[in-house]
Amino acid sequence: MTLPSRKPGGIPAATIARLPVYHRVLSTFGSQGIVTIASEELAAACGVSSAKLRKDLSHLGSFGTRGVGYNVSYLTFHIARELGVTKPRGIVIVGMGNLGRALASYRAFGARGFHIVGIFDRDHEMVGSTLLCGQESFTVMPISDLAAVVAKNEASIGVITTPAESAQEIADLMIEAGLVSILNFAPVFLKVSQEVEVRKVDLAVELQILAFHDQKLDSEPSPQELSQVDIA
Amino acid sequence: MTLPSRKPGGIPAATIARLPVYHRVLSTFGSQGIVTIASEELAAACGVSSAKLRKDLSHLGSFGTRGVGYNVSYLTFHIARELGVTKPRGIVIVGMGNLGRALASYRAFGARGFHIVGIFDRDHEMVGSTLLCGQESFTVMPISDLAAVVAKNEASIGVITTPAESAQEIADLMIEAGLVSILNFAPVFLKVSQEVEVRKVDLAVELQILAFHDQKLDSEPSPQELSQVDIA
DNA sequence: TAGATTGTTAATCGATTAACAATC
DNA sequence: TAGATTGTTAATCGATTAACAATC
Repeated sequence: MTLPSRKPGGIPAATIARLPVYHRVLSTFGSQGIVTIASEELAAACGVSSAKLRKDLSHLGSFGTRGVGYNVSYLTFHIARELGVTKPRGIVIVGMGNLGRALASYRAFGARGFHIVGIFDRDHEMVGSTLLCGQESFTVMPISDLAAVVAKNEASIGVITTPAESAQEIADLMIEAGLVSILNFAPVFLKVSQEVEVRKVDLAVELQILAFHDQKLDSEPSPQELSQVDIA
Repeated sequence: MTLPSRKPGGIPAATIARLPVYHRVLSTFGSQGIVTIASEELAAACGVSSAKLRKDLSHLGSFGTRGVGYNVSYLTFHIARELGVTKPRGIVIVGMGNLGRALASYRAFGARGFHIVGIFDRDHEMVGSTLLCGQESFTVMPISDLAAVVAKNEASIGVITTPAESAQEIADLMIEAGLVSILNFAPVFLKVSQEVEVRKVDLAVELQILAFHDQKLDSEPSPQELSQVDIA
């Protein structure tokens, strides 16, 4: 009881959020034929400090070699393993407005081990129309088909691109259908049970945070010396 | 010198990131005719604790009334003022792939005090084509026009929706054109000078974080009791 | 006055950082 | 061995939380 035992799944949330970035950059290095990389160089490519990178990786295990660095493919594999991206995940998208259609057509979505298994809309006029998504094409389905499609394809993740008013209702239906991970683009806070993980992406919020930055600069004394010197 | 003087622009970054959410929710309440609101209720609608909300607001000043709550329009105004969203901001979008076209057409972008002043693409075949964006329509311009358009319209924010390979180059051009706020959807870390604020939105990263959550549940003991009980 | 709710305090928690011993 | 780089430690920093005095 007094032992300071290491918690089993105790990887900090901040670390988890950075692992996909490390994974992607490592993949790129790997495809360039780079075999070994030092934390300093990898960290620079990821936009973090080397101390932070090493600290993050230390939570997964000890995969580097002192004096040498990390084996790129070995580290890539272990991060992928930790993230669970070894197994492909099915996703459904609800809300076929501009954003929903773009995400359905977005190559980057499918490029990293995710595949769309269904697209949905509440609008009866939209249902039945076909969307070309790269090589595949999808037919917009009615929301009433959601549960069946999720079950049949063992979908993992629900993406909500509806207007704010419908988002909660759709989230409830997704959870009822068995989804426990939701990516929400609607500008509302979704009330869900504890087991469900919701990540919210609010594009207008991102712009407003940048507007705050703009404003601060407007009232600054010398807006003269802006040049490509330091690295943020 | 020994006085613990309050720093002038010392609002924590975590608070800034939440202010747009408070602002939006308050706007909604305002348009519903609600005059006064308590921190408990506002916090619930925003998905934060009331303690956090009050702490955040305390950094802006003292705009509530003890025993009563906050006046909705008064608070909305002061948050807008702090965020700098009172003045409309011009934005440019570079990269007219699926995502870029969607953002250009996305109503929510224009709805909160932002207006698009130009859309650009490197591809000569794309340049000159017209995009219907709600009521307005835009013609895709060549990158060589970027600086002129930014200057003429006093644009504030650059949005990068190019492939990863071109993103750094476009960022450099944006900064050269005078932009100091960039919203980057390309999956690369942009190297920029200190004065420039870059926010990165990586849709694949968001999905991968959710995949991590899925995986944890897969290996859980009882995937039985998932119901709409608690609030995350 | 009694009830309600803010604004602030102090404690806790988690994340970041710098430095360095371990070790290839 | 000498040089390089990891993994870990301990200090610092910032953010969250709970509690409550202030005050409407």
